[in-house]
Amino acid sequence: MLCAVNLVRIHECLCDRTRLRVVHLLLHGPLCVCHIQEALGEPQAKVSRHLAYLRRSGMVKTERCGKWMIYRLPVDPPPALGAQLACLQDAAAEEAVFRQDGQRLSKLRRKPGPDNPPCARQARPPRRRAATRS
Amino acid sequence: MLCAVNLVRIHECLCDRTRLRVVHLLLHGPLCVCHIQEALGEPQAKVSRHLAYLRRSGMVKTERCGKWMIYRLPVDPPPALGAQLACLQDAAAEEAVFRQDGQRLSKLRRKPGPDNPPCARQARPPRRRAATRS
DNA sequence: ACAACATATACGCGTAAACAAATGTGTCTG
DNA sequence: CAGACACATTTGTTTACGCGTATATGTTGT
Repeated sequence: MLCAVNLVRIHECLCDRTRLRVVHLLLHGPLCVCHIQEALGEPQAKVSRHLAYLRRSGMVKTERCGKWMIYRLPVDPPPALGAQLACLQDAAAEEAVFRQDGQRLSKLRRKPGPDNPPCARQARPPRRRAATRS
Repeated sequence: MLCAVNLVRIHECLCDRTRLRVVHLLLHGPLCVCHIQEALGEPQAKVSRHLAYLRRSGMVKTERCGKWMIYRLPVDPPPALGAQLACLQDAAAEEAVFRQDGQRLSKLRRKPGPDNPPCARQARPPRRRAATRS
């Protein structure tokens, strides 16, 4: 359950609409749960459950940051996963849902509240592109 | 159920080990059920069920050819699907199962019995590569 | 210690998927 | 038409998934 991400595992992660949207959001960089939740407009428990699924599958990594939990894609994903993420990046441009999610996320990032999760900003470079195919 | 193959649908097709192996075999070109069956070493009913699943999802097309039923990948797949097939092509080189399946298939093709399914040979070019990413 | 926030998990339910075994359907050959 | 072959579908059962609701855990500030 916790080791190498094989092909089947990867597709299991991406075969649910909510998880697909989550992973797509994470392509924009590390995020706390509340941002994911708001960008998707989905109830908290649902998002958390799918995040747990992704974590168990090795698709995402977590790191606590104060009272927030930051989720990120693995920094140096194995080739099979990298290729899938690249595919998702491309495909997201086509389907409207993903564009909307991205826009809602951008708004969240721009709005600096008094008690905002700063974690998403301090972290790793936003990871744009994964391995281009040989 | 029968229209556009969206992302979720594609991943649903590929999130099962058997289906993944089937699709990978079809990357080598159109195949009759018995060849798929033998290359995978899986029982007939199981293979047939998964083929039906793939057909319902629009992932494969069928064509009857005498007493054989030929399964093939769509000739001009939408970009999202094409990208996935390319990913699979690449990833298959890594995991041993796929290599073995391919080898067993090659043997089947070379062995010309007295009553062999000729369909796999007459058909479309074996489709090697799908759309390279922009 | 307590309240408020952020997140995770347990419970119960309905539904879909996967499997094995058996049976059905279509096609060719004699 | 009968039998053999290739394949599909039905049946029954088990297991996994996804959901909403409710509750638990962990963290921060007072």
